[in-house]
Amino acid sequence: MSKRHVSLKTLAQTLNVSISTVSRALRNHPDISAELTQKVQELAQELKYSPNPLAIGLLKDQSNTIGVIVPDLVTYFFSSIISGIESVANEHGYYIVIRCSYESAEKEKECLDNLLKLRVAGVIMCLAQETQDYSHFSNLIEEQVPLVFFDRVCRSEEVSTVVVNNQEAARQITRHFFESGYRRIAHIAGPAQLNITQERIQGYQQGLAECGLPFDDSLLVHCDLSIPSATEATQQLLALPSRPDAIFGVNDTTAFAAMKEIKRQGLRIPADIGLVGFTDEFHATVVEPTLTSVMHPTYEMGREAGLLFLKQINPQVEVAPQQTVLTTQLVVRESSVK
Amino acid sequence: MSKRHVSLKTLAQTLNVSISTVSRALRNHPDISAELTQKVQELAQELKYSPNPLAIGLLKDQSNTIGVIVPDLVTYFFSSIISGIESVANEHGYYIVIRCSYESAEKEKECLDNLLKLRVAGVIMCLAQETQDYSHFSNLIEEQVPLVFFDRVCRSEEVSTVVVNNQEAARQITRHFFESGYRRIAHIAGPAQLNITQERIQGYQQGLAECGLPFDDSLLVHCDLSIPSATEATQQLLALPSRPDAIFGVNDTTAFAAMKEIKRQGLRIPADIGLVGFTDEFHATVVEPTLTSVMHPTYEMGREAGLLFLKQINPQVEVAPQQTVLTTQLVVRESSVK
DNA sequence: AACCTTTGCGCAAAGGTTTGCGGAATTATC
DNA sequence: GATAATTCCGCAAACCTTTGCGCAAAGGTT
Repeated sequence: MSKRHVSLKTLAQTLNVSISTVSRALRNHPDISAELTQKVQELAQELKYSPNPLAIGLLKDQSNTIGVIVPDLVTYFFSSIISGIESVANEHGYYIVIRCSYESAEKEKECLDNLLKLRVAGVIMCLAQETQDYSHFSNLIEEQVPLVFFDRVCRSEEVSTVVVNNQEAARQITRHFFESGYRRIAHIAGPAQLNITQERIQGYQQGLAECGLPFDDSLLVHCDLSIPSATEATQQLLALPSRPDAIFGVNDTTAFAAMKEIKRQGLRIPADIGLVGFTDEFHATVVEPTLTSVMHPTYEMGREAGLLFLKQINPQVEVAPQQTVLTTQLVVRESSVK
Repeated sequence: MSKRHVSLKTLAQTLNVSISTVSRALRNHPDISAELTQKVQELAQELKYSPNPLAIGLLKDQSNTIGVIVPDLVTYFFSSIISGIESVANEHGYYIVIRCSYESAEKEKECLDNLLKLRVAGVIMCLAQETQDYSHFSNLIEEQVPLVFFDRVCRSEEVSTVVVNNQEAARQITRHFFESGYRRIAHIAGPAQLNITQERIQGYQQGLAECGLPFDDSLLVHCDLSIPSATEATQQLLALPSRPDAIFGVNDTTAFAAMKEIKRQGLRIPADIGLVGFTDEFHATVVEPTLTSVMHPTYEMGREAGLLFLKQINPQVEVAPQQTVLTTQLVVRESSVK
């Protein structure tokens, strides 16, 4: 096995001074003579000394790691958000420890417990879609452990959050469909309890109302964000006696699954069915027809979550939880213009 | 701020026994009476005691975290590998700390240094495409720090690695093109120094030879795996006096970019140009035409990397570096069959 | 020359955990 | 009833770092 790292003790013994002197010299403490300070720093560099974060963490009872919990590690949406978090963390000397809840409430709780046992400085997370009980966050909130939710949020009076303007985006999509001549506009929504689902449904309904279209609840179906589920939802819509002529998917993955199913049934996009997604990943420009989608600033969402987190980490003043709303932008492509 | 966690000291003071007794009781040490052991364990449970990993790490000079360095956090390829690593790590009580090298050799070195400063137990990584000098791994190798490379590897006599059968896969692709009637088969390869590039080129050339086709080096172009670069490579191929009738992309992203450019130039797939990718992400089934691709077992690659790592972490016997080769499978879809 | 200030460094405690060793109290042995 | 063996627990060191305090030597002031 490898021998231990070089420590202050190593430096101190080599130079025949005390550990505390070495510690001070490295931090340029005025108590230490310039001469000795230089000698210490040179030796430290030569021996590649680096302070042991475990010891520092132990002393201060906090580490320089941020726990990150996502429902899914694989999709572009989350990986690009993680990328944003990582970049901010990196810039500020933090490290991110990632765990995946696999959309399970139970696993989410387990991840949270584990990360806290690891003594992370706090947690940045997106709720699992299963999660309906939010009581496991009470401890964190009471003990003021830094906590940030992104995209799927809860208890936002007590916790800082980053979301996008879901309602407005959904409203724009609906109006865009209307303006393109679509009249029976369906929505494949996410799990009902999620804020993103609710807000997008509201925007959808608002858009319908503004366009003078009735809300037909057979045109509103839910899915669990998985591909099979999205496919099934699409089948359900296409099997309606009075078929929709446009579908708004809760995200791009859902829209891609819908696209696949629509084509499989021999229907044409956008002629027979208009289609719009949400996220605007690269593949939206590759599929045929290219997919109209709402540009979700995922990377920025990650960065913003990281920044909100850092605000809580060293509160100069008592900071109140802060709600950031990022704006999206509708990117119109072929799939929604007849 | 939050007060400190409950420690052995807390338990000891509450029960009026010594810290060492509490420590032993929790680990069921025979020196401690059954009665006291039970009392201690009950209190620990009640107070939700969990041992401080920082203290243990300090004592043993190792942590239960694994450093993971990837060139890119966002693409499916890496995020699904990370998912595999995370699942193995999780199963064995480890946590993964992720850093991104952004394909830069300098950043890669920086990530490595930072992770080592963090006192990770070891590192699982994929080389940045820029990296040509492999000397920064010498320290790790000498000091027997657990190290695993996946996909893009180096120094594989000294370091455990996980790769796929790149050469064979490329050979199969080439033969598949030939059997589908394509004769001028081009290859958009990755950066020349990468093992995956070299191996796939070898397989490509082997396949050509087996089919009795000449190797035309104007049909072999390189890209840096970015979308603009892949687009440019495609343009270069399509502009050749004697245009290729088939393109084998080094990965799916490259193939998608090529598909977009081929369509933009008004050429048809697979009639005018056959196309095959490498990775087989979900979107291969969504694009039109659906993309023939090599199924790369990314999640398994992550899991295998994790397992190789764990083998090194507590070497019962002196373990030699181990090379794992995973097998791929060609998935034929519309893009390569006339 | 006596006193005060400054300079430059070390001691020791704290944080949480593990573990070899020692020691008191109980039980077993003759 | 004395000695030996066992049972059960505490002391203290070690891992590494930071920091308040103390202290000696040097310099400065009257």
